[in-house]
Formats: sequence, structure tokens, C-alpha cells
Amino acid sequence: MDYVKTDKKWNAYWENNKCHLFNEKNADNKYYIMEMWPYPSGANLHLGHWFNFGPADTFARFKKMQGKEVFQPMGFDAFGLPAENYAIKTGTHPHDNTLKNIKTMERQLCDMGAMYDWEHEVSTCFPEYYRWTQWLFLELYKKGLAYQKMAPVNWCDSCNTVIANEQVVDGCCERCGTAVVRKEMTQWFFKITEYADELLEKLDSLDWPEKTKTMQRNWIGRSEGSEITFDLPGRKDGITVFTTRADTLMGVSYVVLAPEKALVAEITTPEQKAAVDAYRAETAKASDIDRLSSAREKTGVFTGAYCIHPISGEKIPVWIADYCLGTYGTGAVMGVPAHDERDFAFAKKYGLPVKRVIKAESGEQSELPYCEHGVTENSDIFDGLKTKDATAKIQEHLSKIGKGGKKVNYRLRDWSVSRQRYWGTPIPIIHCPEHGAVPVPEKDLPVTLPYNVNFTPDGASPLRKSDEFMNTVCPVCGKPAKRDPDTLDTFVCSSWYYLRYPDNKNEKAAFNPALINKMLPVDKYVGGAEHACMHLLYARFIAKALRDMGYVKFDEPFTSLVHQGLILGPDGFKMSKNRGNVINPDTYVDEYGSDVFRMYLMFRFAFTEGGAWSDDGIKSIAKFLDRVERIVLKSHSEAKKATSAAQSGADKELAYALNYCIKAVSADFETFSFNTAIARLMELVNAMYKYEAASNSNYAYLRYVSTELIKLLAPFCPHVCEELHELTGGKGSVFNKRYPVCDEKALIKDELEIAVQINSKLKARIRVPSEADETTAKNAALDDENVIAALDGKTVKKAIYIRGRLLNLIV
RNA sequence: GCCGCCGUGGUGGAAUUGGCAGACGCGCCGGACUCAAAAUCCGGUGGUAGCGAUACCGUGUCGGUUCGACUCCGACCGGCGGCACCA
Repeated sequence: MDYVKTDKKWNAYWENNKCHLFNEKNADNKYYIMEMWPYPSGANLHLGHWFNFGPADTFARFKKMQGKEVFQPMGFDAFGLPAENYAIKTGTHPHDNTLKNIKTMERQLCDMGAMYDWEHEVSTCFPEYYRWTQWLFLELYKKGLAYQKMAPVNWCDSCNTVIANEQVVDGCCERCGTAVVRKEMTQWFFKITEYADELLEKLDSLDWPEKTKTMQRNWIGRSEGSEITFDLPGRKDGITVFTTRADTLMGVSYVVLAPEKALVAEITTPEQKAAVDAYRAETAKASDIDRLSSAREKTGVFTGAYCIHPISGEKIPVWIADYCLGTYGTGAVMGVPAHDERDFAFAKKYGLPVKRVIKAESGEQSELPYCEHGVTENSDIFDGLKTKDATAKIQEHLSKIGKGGKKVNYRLRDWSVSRQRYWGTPIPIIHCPEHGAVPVPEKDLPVTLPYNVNFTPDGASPLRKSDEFMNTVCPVCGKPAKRDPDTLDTFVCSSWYYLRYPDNKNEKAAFNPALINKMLPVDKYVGGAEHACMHLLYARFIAKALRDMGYVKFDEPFTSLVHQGLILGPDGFKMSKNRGNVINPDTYVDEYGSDVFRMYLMFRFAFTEGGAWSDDGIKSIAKFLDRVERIVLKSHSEAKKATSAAQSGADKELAYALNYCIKAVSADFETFSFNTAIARLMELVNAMYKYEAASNSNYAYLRYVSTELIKLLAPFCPHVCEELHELTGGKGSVFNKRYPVCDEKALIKDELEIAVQINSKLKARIRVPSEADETTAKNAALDDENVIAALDGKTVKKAIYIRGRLLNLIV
């Protein structure tokens, strides 16, 4: 069979006979499968896309053949930084490039032969879509879930612009090499922290990889502790710290503020100003990752200011140190050198007092720093209490005197959504000199992204330079006002796309809740593990927020999640243009056909593991399909000639092979174990050849097995199986047939082979009746000559019998 | 650095979740068919020793739990993903 020609024939057939697309009438029986959509930055679909989409489509086709009404949409995450940077570099326009790339990718996806519902295609960069992204922003704003605050960005002084983390190389701007500094800017945030507890709790109910759930749990990072306020003399506010070890409060010898906190400048004494300013400037150059590194030397500077210990009333010096981050907790920590590694090193370095306030429960004097739980000492009225009790007592006391108390803290931060870039969804806010930030009325949406904008970086959000865009009137007072010049993080666009697919043509609303509540949640979501913490958390948050607004009825958008592994370059490194190890899937598709290529990907790699690319043995898949074609066609032509269908013992064996294959393949689908599923199909084909080689082979039966084989194989190589289905007289699409179901009766065996071990070493294999109990198995084993020889007259003390597997005799 | 994952023959990967390590392929070796080659079909293939039955070793390294460990626990080595403006 010419696989490339077969691709074309059946792609055209599917195009003209929408035989396996979703039918809304049968939504009760829906199966919504979705792959993480591609980002159309490169001009082509890469191997990673193929590895994601090919197997996922195979799974979708399996569900279709199981009788599900499968909805498998596709779209493009079209806004984003790389498109903008590419345009800047080449002097082109991101809109034009993106549309061109989308066209190319659509063509490639069609070549792949996946059963996407193109009627439901969605792309984020079109006003028909981003109008509703803006609507979502406004809904969140109305609910108090969108707000503005100052937050740090990477700033390049030379380019005079904000730059992305990706563009920072060794602390310098990748374009010009200037040292990057952190700078505070006003930005929009979504209050994802409001949902921290639910995001954490509902993880338990999800059919997601355990590692992904663990990563999200750690990302949310819930910790129970205390908030403690140290007053600042002469000021109304104080310094509030978060700690999980309130029991060590009496051992505090200093307090540290994150250097970037605004408070620092306000409390620093004139004598310390120069040193503090210099330290703050230095800190602005370091990334959070560096600052959190425990290998980094602890540094800090005294501000000259003192705060008041809430219980002892002592004067406590206030320092700044870069290991304290402004974005975690309250941006301030208390220093207890005797009972914290880091504080101990810091205190030793700067000559701060070390006061022991915890001893081991056993009472022995351990070396400092002592960081374990224990019993309080030198703690005034709180002496002699275990960590848990001391914490509770101190919390109670603090809360009584209004200086803090029990507090739950999260590592999770609110989601920053403002981007000082052109190629994104404009933020639907108008800034009025009188009324402040005013939401754009819904009837005025979309706020259209203008085409003619100078988006080269020169100090401001690109949109700010477009008068036509910026100048508008305040919706409240009608006086001149300015639009928000920023665009939304592309993760906002992708946080709700699963809601738009089913209802993508809706011009009245983002989606029709009645339909969406029927279609959602997504039954299977397939995509990369790199999204474990951000995209997947954002999407969950948005679903919950919309639920609380009354738009949707479900709690979680993705019931079941699978990650494909990463396909590395032939050298074992991540594919990248810089490295020059990028593999283009098209060359293989053109040479072998998409079915062979798709199946090779599924057979070569474990889906969830991936691995380094190699085309070793890609021909073996074509060879296998040739083998399938030969036996299928031969069994059909021979069966016609045959006059009688003689029964034989071989039929029973082949029936076993067939049903075992059906059972194993069906189970493998559920775990995305495509490689082993294909191995089982190869075994079946081997069994068919063996059967055929037997002199008394029954072609009528072989023809039946062939028909089942075509159906079993169809999801893996859809074009080839449509062709075989037609060649063997099938009518219509093979995907309208039902997937074979295992006949358990055919799997019953009278006898099984089990292993016999003596002292856990394998000594023999014996055949026993399949229902044999321990005594029967033991007697059979003791009759075996290998066992007799190995026992060498020793007596059996104990036997461990695992039915159908092994018998271990301990002597 | 922190969080998460991975490590099995010459090679890609299997292993019913603590029960016969290496399924199914690739590669290699041998045979059949052929004038020959290709294609196809059949057989073999973890290592060491032995003619052989068989014995010993073997899942990154070291240790532990267990009748039994690729699987569980501890320490280490190597690789990968994420770390909040790449998506």
C-alpha cells in the first residue's frame, strides 16, 4: 500500500463526509478531549506537537469507536512575546506573521489526519475571541478579583523597557548586555490567592498525575503559622512578620525587611542611608532564584531603625537582607539566630546576639543552631512549653494585645496579568483623571488592538504611543481620558479557551452556560508537564471564579489530565534552533506517510516519558503494516474460495490471542500506554501468521480475526485502516464501527505455568490446573525432577504460594 | 539553591504495581527461498564459565526492610522539567 497516497485519499474522504465529528444532539454521551493548543511562533508544527496530538487523536478515535460522542477541538494561542520579538527583529508585523503561521499549522494538522472539529476552531488574537477575554477581565474586576498594585518588573535602562525573564541572560539584557534591574510598576493582578484553599483541596478529587498534584500543592505552599507585629516608635504602622515558629519569639535579636519594601526608605536613619541605598541597588540586580539560594552568602545592612518586641518591649534592630523577598509572606521576617540555620549565619556575620530559647525535649544541651521542635526556656512567662503549646499560647497572647495571632500563609502569589507589550489583549480599562480606573462598558467591547502601532521597544508600552488608541472619554463623566496601555498576559487567554470551543460562534456572550454545563468539564486534557503550576492552576482558578459568578456549575475544568514526555534532539538535548538539533516531522510524513510516523512515535517512546529522537526502526512500522495488509487480504480472498470451515484446536488458540489482545489494548488506552498496545497488536498478527502456516488453517475464522484486527488497529493508523476496511468490503468509515469487546470466556485456560523457587531462587517451571490451591501446586512441584534435584533431600519449612504466579519453597 | 521526575541488554523500551527481569521491536548472527540481490519466511540473541544439563553475576552507586526488591526506605552520583514576563 502506498501510505502517502492513502493519507490523501482518506483525508479528502473525511473532509467530505463529516462522519466522525461531534453532534450536539448527542451531548448527553459526550467525551470532551482537548490538547494544549499550539503557539504559532515557529512557522511549523514541531515534533513535540506531533507527539502530543498524534497519540491524543488515537485515544480520541478509540473513545469514538467505544460509542462516545467525541468532541476534539483545536485552536491557536496566538498572542505572545516571541511573535512580537520576531516582528521587531525582522521588521514585519506580528499579526501578519501569526496568521501565516496559523495557516501553515492548520495545513499540517490536516495532513496528520486528526479528527479535529474545525468548525469549532478558536484563536486568541481575533477580536471575536479577545472581546470575551476582556469580558472575563471585567467580570473579575466587578467581583473584586482584579486589582492594581505596585510590583517589580525586569528593567533594562539602555533599551528603556521592561524585559521578560527569558530575555535576561546572566543578569543582563539579551539585546544590549546592560545589567537588568528590578523596578516597581503599577500592574493589574488577579486575586488567585482568594481561591488558594479550594485550589489545594480539590486536587484530591482529580484524576491527574500524582507528581503534578504534588507540584501544585507545593506551589500553593500553604503553611500554618503566626503573624507578629513589631511596633515602630513614632509611627502608626509597625513591621509585621510571618513565622511558623512563634515559639521562638523570645529569642528574636533582629528583624529583617525585604530591601525592596517602600517602608525601608521611610525608616532608614540618615547615617545609614548611603549603605542602605547601595545595598538596595545591588539587590535590584539579583533574581529571586539567586536570592533564595541557600548556597548564597547571607548579606544585609542595618537601617539604623529599631522596632519594639511585642512581648518584652525590647528595642530590636531592623535590617534589610536580600534573602527576605518582598513577594513572600509579609516581606519581613524575624531573626532568631539560636534556632534557624540562616539566621544563625547572619547573626554570626554581623555580631548580633544569639539567645537560646528552645531546648531539646530530652533536656540535653544541643549545639546551636538548634532547629528542631523542643521545649521553651529563657522565655519569661512562656517557659517550659512544648513547641505546639508555646505557639498556641503566644498566639493567644499576641491576639489579646493586638499584635498578631494565628495566620495561614501561602507561597502562592496573586497573578500578575499586565504586560507592557503590543501583541496581546488590550486591558479594557479607562483611566480618568477624576474617576480613576473605570471599566470599559461591556457594550463597547472589544477594545480593538490597533494594527498601526510602533511596537519597537523605547521606554513605554507600545500602545501608549498610539494617540488614536489611547485617547478616549471616561464612561462615567464623558471627559477626556486615557486607555490602559498594557495588554494581558497570554495565560489569561488560555485560562478559559476550553469554555469557548463548544460555543465559538457565539456573538452575544463568551459562551452559553446551558451548553457549557452540558459539555464541560473536559474529560481528558493532554499536554506538557511544564504547565503543571501556571496554566493549569490559572485555568482552575478561572473556572472557580466563573462558578461563583453563576456562569458555570462545575468546580474543576479538567477531570483527567495526561502529560506527554519531552522529545529531545538526537543528541539528547532539548531541541532548539540555537543548538541546531531540530527535527522536522514533515520530512518523515512525506516519506512514510502520517500513519507510519504517528505509529512510530507511539511505539518508539513511552508516551509519558518521551526521549531522545532517533528514526532507528521507523521502517519496522511500515513493515508491520505491510504484514497486516498481506494477512488481511489473503484471509479474505482465501475465505471466499473455501468450501467448508473446519474447526480445529488452533481456532481456540487464535481466539485466545484475539481476545487477550482486545483486553490488553483496551486497558493500555486508558493509561496512554500506546507502545505496549502496539506490541500486543504485533503479537496478534504474529499469532495470525502462525495460524495461517498451520496446514489445517480455517480461512473463514482468519477472516473474522482480520476484520477485528482492522478495528483494533484503526485508531493507531486511521488512513490505512479505512483503506483496509474498504478493500475487504466494508461500507462507510471504519470509525462508525464499534471497537471490539473482549469475550472473557475465550481467555479461560485449564492449565497455567507457574514458577517454582527454592529459597527465592528460580528452580523450575511447572504446569498446574489454573484453579490449583497451594497443596496441589506444592505436590506438583515436589514431583518435578528439577525441584527434587534442587531440594537435595532437604525438608520444606515454609511455602509461599501466589496463585497463577509462583511457589516459593523455603528450606 | 528549592520543588517535581527519570536512570533496566549493543539499542528503543516491557514487567499484571512487592512475585519467573528483558514482552514487543530495532540491530546482529544463522537458515530457507533466489542464478544473485532485494523483499519475505523460520530460528537464535543480557554477561561470564561449560560440549552440555547447569552454575554464578546482572535493573546508575552504596546500604537497609522482606521468604522475595527494577518496584519500598536511607544516602550518594548523573540527566531532565518548573521556579511566577517563553508558552
